[in-house]
Amino acid sequence: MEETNIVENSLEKAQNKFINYICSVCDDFGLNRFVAQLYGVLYMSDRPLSLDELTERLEASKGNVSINIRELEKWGAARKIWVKGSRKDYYEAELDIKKIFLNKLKSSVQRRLGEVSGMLTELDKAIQSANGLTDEERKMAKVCRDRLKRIEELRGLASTALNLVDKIL
Amino acid sequence: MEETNIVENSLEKAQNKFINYICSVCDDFGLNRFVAQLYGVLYMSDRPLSLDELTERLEASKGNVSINIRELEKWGAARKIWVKGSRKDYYEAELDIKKIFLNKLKSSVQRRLGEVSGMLTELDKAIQSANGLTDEERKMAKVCRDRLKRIEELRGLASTALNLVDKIL
DNA sequence: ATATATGTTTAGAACGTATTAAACGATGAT
DNA sequence: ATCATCGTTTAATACGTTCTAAACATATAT
Repeated sequence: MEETNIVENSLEKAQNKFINYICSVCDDFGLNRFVAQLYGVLYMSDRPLSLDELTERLEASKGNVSINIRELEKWGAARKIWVKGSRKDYYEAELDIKKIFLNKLKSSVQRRLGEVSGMLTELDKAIQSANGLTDEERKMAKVCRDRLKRIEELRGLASTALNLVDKIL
Repeated sequence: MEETNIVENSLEKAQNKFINYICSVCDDFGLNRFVAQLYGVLYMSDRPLSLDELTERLEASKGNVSINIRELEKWGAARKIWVKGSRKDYYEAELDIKKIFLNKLKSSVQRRLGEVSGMLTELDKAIQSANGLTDEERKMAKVCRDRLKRIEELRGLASTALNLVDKIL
């Protein structure tokens, strides 16, 4: 009895340490702390867990778990599992962390880089529709355009780099 | 007069749009919004800007600029420039965005992955020093260990991937 | 030495996000 | 049909972060 309690505690302690770890990783990338905790618990579990179990394990409210587990699903970091004979929802972690990470990176990068070309054409329009520019203003406009162009050029680079990494891993 | 004002406005509008853009990119990665704005202004400027100029352009307090410009320096996203005949500090943006991004990614990933091995040995110690485990507990311990091991294995992958991307870009 | 120009630090206010408790809705069991 | 079980939504609150204004420190010019 005594013995097993000690072990259970140190296991849970190890898990908690890991959950903290995931939290700091997520903090590095500005992701929600509670989402990280959820993932930590799921990642360390040997079986899918229900919303109730997660609520209890993390001592959080049902609502909080409900909202944030969906966030995890959005990233493909957890999935809903049907368990025979229970009408609860169960969740399990995606264990392939690099897959999650790359997906997130890909979608963010692609989306954001896609937005640049719109800004470029808008800027061009603004420049062309204006006449009587001083030299100073003309120079400013040119600089703005060049800087945006720089970013647009990243798009190709980014997608090849990401695809390459994808293949290697 | 009229004309130039219109142009100045649309240029500034284009710049502002870009600044917003940088903000959302930074939000994606959980970085401070004001830091992003600073970078946006510097990136779009054709010359280094002083703390005063930044304060004025962004209508923010001196203190805020002071603190957050150092944050930019930390990431290697801006550098202090000495301007002949002025005792102000001037700052200019690092224009190579992929460089900034990769640096940040590298240091975060390396640091965090380095932390895992410590957790592993700690867990091993906890398991070994405990006796009289039930089968259930033994299984749990094993799962924890395997999951941590998985992450440790990412370290090699990550560094090769990052180095590769480095070379390609 | 004094005044001026500049950057930094700090304590508190303003703000936004995360979290909860409770109401709600939906589904299946009795 | 009624009740019990789950998950979701919502309105209010707690919490942490960011931002400011003012005091401070430092260096330079007069």
